[in-house]
Amino acid sequence: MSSERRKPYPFDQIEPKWQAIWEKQQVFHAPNPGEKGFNAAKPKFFILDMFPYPSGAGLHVGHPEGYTATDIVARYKRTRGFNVLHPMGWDAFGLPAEQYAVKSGQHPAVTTRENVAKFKRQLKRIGFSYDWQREINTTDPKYYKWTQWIFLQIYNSWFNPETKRAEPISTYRGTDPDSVRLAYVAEVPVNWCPELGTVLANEEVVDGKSEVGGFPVVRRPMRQWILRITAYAERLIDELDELDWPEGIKLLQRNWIGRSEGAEIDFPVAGIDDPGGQSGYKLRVFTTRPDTLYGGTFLVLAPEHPLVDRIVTEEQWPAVREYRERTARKSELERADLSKEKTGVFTGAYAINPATNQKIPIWIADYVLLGYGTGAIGGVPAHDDRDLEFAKKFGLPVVIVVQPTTDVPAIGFTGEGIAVNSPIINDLTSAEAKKKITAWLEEHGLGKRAINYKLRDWLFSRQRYWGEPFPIVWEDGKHRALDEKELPVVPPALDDYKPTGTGEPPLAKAKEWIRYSVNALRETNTMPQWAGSCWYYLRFCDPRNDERFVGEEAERYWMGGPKPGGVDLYVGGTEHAVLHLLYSRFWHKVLFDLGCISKPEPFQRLVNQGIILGEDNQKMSKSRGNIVNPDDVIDQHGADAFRCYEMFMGPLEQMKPWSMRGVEGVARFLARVWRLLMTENQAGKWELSGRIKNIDPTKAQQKVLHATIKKVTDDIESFSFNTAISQMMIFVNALTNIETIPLSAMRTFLILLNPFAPHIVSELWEQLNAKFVEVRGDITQQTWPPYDERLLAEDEVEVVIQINGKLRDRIKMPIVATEEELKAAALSNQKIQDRIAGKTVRNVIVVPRKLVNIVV
RNA sequence: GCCGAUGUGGCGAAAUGGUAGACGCAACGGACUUAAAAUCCGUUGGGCUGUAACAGGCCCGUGCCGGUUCGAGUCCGGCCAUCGGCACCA
Repeated sequence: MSSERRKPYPFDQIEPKWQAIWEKQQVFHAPNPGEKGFNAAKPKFFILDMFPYPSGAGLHVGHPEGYTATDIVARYKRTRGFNVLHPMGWDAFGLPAEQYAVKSGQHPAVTTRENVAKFKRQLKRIGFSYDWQREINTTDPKYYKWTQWIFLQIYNSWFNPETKRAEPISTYRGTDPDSVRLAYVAEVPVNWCPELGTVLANEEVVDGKSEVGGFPVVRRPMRQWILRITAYAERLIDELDELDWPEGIKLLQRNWIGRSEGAEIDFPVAGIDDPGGQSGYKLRVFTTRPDTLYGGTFLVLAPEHPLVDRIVTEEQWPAVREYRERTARKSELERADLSKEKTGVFTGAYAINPATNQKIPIWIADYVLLGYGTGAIGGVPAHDDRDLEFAKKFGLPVVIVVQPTTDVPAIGFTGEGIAVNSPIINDLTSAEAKKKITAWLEEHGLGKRAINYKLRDWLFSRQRYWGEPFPIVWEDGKHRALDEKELPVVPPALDDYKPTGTGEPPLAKAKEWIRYSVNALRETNTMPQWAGSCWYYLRFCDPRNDERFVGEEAERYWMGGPKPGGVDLYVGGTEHAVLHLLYSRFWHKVLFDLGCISKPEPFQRLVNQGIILGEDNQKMSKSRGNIVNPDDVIDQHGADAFRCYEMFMGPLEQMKPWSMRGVEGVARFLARVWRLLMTENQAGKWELSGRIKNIDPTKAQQKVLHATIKKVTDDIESFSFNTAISQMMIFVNALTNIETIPLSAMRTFLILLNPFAPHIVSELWEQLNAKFVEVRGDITQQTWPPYDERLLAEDEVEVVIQINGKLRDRIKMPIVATEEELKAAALSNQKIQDRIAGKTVRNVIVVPRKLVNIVV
């Protein structure tokens, strides 16, 4: 025996052995319709993991948590007779590889290749049943050719508000198609990070600093590509309803999109030189509370509002200009700082409240945002916290128009109540008042019902090297799409990946590459990392197709089914709850509208895994030094123990700490399974135990076996993998130390365990096959066992006797005992008699097979 | 501030409104062993009581307070704590 600690079972030999067999025989390859080996009689099941960004650090134990869960489901579904699509790939564009290139001069493609190889080796070691023939990489020109192609579809479409669908731009009848394209260019204030030399999306900025690196971020206007996701706001909210996602995630998306119903109301601006007359200008405000219109005592415009220039008086101009400049210098963060006092400046102009016909002052203030609603609000200080604060600070009048129905002060009351001081709607509830006043406004041409969304259009360009180039060229200051025949647009090789520092992307350094023709220059921005992950699940259906982004038949098959979403199961972390899932849904809907794909939604069922903490209960991080590497765990305990522990820790969705001791416990369980079937001979070699015999299981063994089949089946269906493993432990404990082990029970058990611990099961199954010839192929060819309810039932059950709900005794009763019999048995029980002596039995509750509760 | 999730032994956790703590870890005791490791068997929420000892008995206990119910970890109302998201969105 070597000095190294002896392995409880030879996982270090059997795991590589079976992984090699699976690979050689391509056991987990799922053929497409029309391909060799495709079985059209089977239903499909598409199980998707969120594919990783292959970082240099390799996997940590958080990655394989969801991957293990999906692998269990994939292996289970195959035994249930499904064609299972279970692919893996790499989301490999992104900033870390580029920053590494800046430091080392090594091309990002090289680093990416190395990192992918590392990730892949690590994943393979865990024994996941991916169809590696479908592996994809977002940085592969054969892949991003189609990312660029999809961008072209988006660019060449517009959202028709009549049909509420994307349509080819050729169907647009207006004069300026560029103004309605789903991909458009605009000069917008962006988050410019001087340190990274790039613009960042809002979501990449945390507390005024870059998410990557933590560098300061400032606002600066730049020309950017933007995708018109807001056109889909309504559908992105409404079509969540039919998806099987956690309600919390749906809510997160709904809140992010932020739908508000209300009204737009026009306030005529009074004449500037003649305040009694009309200037001809109208100010449109958006409000969710049109019922408070009578309480509107002032208007506030966003400082950047275009009408400010027209209406401001000579006298107020210097103050207004000064305020606007001050606002412009503020970062998004400073502007949004809630703790600061309200600021603002009077424009000198007045508007007419269309309900009261009173003249009210027009102010500008930075708490009103240009990007939301109309960029102007009606100040109703009595019933809006912000307006009240503003009115108090600047001494503006406060008029109560909603009476609370409970005993709270009316000033500052923002809830629903009864309308007062509002002639048209007095005494109505807020809901009724909203309807009536909106109808009245519409009737008089003063306003209309309106819906607004918080969602902003998607800033889609990045000043980076390591991303998809846009298939766009510029000529005479105008953009133009390349023909799809010119795809892929491959980025040029560069010696120097450094940001230019001017905001111009690194691609601008490739002087030859950017010169597309004599008159045309290439777009030098690249797409954000989200682009590749927006549609990768579609490519998995048909990853080698050179004619189309996904073959029509393959798409219809794998994305098919009766529900709106095509992927049957999608597992990943909550960190993508909003952005990735929203962006994907948006692209998917565009492609659906254009008739490119068959389903309106990408992901039918979504499950989030919880994060795994270090042994110290802290988030895993390099600085804390508490990162657990799967390789180390597998070296010590094997891949099967690793997989089982990942699932045994607790509910999948929950956050939970890692424990090496816990891994040992699960490893012991697998070793017990091993020794149930195997014994070590004199020479120290493992061989099949003589205890395994082809005999009928006892009644007790039948019972625990069928209880295990039932529990494991139900638990896999409900994603309760931890309790499935518990039940299998109970089964093994029940069979430990018995003299003969029935072969049939063992075979059934191995099929149950296989999705969780496929290597050890494959080996044991092979050992059984070698001795007992009656069977039927490899473990991967078996079908899932059914269970028999009748075998679960006992003749006798323990029945609890309670007095006033408190446990007092337990008795054995035949399972068939009637309520009357149970009642009689309980009341005649000696302990119970002693306790209820001298008391009146007022009621007896009997739950057959469970309990009797005597109320005295 | 608003929205959401979570709160159960020393620890990870189980419990269709019906025996709280399954299963696992740790700890302790025992068997095997020259010994240790491994393995196997057993004990293990807290308090009180009880016996020579074993047994037995009683009370308390699922973040806190209240409610519904014959019966609440589970349902309802109100708090507290932790985590996550949003945050002047009119």
